[in-house]
Amino acid sequence: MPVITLPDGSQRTYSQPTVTVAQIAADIGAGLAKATVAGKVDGMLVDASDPIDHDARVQIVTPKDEEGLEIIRHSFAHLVGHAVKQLYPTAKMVIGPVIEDGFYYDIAYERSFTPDDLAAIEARIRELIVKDYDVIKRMTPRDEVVKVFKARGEDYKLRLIDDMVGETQMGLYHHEEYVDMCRGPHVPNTRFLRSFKLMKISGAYWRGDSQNEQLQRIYGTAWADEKSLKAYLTRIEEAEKRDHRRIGKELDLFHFQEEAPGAVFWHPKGWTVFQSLIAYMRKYQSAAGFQEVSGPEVMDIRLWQKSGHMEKFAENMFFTQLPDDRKYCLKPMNCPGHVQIFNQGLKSYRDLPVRYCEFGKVHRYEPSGALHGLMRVRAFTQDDGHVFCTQDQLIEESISLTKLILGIYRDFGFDDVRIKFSDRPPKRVGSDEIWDRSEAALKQAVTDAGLEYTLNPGEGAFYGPKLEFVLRDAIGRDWQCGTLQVDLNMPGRLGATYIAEDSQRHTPVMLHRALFGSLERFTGILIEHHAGKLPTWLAPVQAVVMNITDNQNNYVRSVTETLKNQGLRVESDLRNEKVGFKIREHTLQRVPYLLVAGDREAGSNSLAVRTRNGKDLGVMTLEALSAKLVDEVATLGRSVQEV
RNA sequence: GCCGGCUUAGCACAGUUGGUAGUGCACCUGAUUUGUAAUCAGGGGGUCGGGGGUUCGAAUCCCUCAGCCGGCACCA
Repeated sequence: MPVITLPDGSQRTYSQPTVTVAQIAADIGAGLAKATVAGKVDGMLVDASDPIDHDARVQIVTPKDEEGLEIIRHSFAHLVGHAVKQLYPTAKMVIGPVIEDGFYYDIAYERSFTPDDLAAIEARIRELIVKDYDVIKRMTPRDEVVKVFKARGEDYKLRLIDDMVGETQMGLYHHEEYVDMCRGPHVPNTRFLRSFKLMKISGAYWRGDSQNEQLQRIYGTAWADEKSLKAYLTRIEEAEKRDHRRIGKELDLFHFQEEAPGAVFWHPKGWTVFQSLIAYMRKYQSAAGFQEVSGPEVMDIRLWQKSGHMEKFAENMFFTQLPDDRKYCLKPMNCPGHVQIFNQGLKSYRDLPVRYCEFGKVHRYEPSGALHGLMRVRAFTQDDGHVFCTQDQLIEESISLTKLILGIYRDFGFDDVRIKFSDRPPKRVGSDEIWDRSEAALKQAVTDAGLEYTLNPGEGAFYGPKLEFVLRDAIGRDWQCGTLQVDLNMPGRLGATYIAEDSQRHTPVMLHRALFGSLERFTGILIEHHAGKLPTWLAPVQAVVMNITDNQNNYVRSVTETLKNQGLRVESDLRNEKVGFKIREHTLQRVPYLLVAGDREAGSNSLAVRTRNGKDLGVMTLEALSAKLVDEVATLGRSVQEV
């Protein structure tokens, strides 16, 4: 005789031994009963049809709840199964989980699915869901489940069952003739399944391991209603418009071509942005006590053997082939070079910490399928730095570097930064004792700095553990940028020493750090974050001065000259075009300020000012405008509202 | 690297059972001297990603290589 407590505190007592969520909902009201997707019993999600045999707190889950939506998505995965097995009976279903915004189903089939197949599957699903059939759940004993899937040739389901040691029964969900195994819960009826779209097909490895066979994955998105689905599809379209590859082309920032896969050709405008970032960083890290250096791009393989790169990183490296028998490597990292610089001359403990930094261009042979615009390339520039210090200085240096990194992100408007702690990877150099020490030190530093982090097991660099700084952009995507690594291996391998108080040689500790990470990637992130409307201090062209007629040509030229002399990036547009045409073009080019000079302005040493967002700032004197722009650039735009 | 798709003028794209390539924008020339998101008219431009094959004939079909796109795997 269960007593059911509802979220509002009210209680219902049932006289029968068990009751279901569906019955409880029906008792409350017909409307709620109709909307019931599942339930939560003492905080645990259950099917609407699951019997409750004890006193419990019960909550009804509807499509309006986050959990309800997830259940809808999960059930849609089963619908993929239902449709696929009808259309392609020999297909073997693997797993069909919920993911962000939707679901997927991995399937093994004798041939590849085509876009036509995808359309056919979607059409079949639409036919199935409007039947409003009941989804029937049956808890089934293990040996019977095995029998069911054996009979249906579902080899992968059988393999999954093999992994479920100790389970004596499984939930089987019957969708008419189709049967799927799942922990659930699922919708009680397909009437909840309406708003969806199959998005794409792709390959995916069995158990996520590239050593295993490849399955076919069907991705779909699903929502509680049509409006949410539409909103999602619109959101995707908007994100595509922000794509840095597209904007890079539109704004003439950079390009790629076949002869240099994964390497950027920076155009003048893109390089201006890139250089602005470097200029910013030079100032910032010089204030933090870093000295800029520059190491060779190509060095003898012997150095890379000593450093451990040949052993642990060779598959990511470029090599030279030359007539003189010597083999060289293009540097994939800057650290060995910095150690060579440190090694010149004798260092005293009084010299430490030594902080070197470099805008070092590194080459890494990335798998072809990984390349992606500026975000993943084979040649990139790191704002790299290495600190050589004593054991005693390690924690303090790490803390100040952490603060440095977070401060920089704030300047760029990235406030949502997560930290991941990556510990020893399987492929590494150095003893476990050294790894124990370096991991403990890095952990202490991040804790002392008062920061939260999540653990990222086994993802450290081959020479030491690392912190990874992940920032979230305007449309909610995460990007790994900065990193801080403690290295007790490399200095010793490459013979770095200093003379300590005891007048003996000691091996320094080395910290690796990058703030933007890859300048190429960071530029890409900025482009997408701002949808091409880079803040004025970064914009390749900060203002365009345009005439109305030839009459103002000289005035326009002199205004441009004046602003340029203030260090601003300004162009004249004297083309024989209507002003509306020019406004349109430069707006599309995301130029922050559009300055129009007609006879009225020319006569009063002023300009009509308009922003790229279509905001009319009215007529300003040249002097006032110049001061405004100079201030905006100097303060990195923090004093200004959106331009 | 793996699975699938794509590659036609500077850019965005058409090109329907194989019959020797089109549109818009951009570009060039001329006219127009223009007040806040596209002035008008004329003109030039493509060995249809590379290579090979089938065919009387290939942008269209087949093979192969490369690059790109979406995932997977890998990662700054």
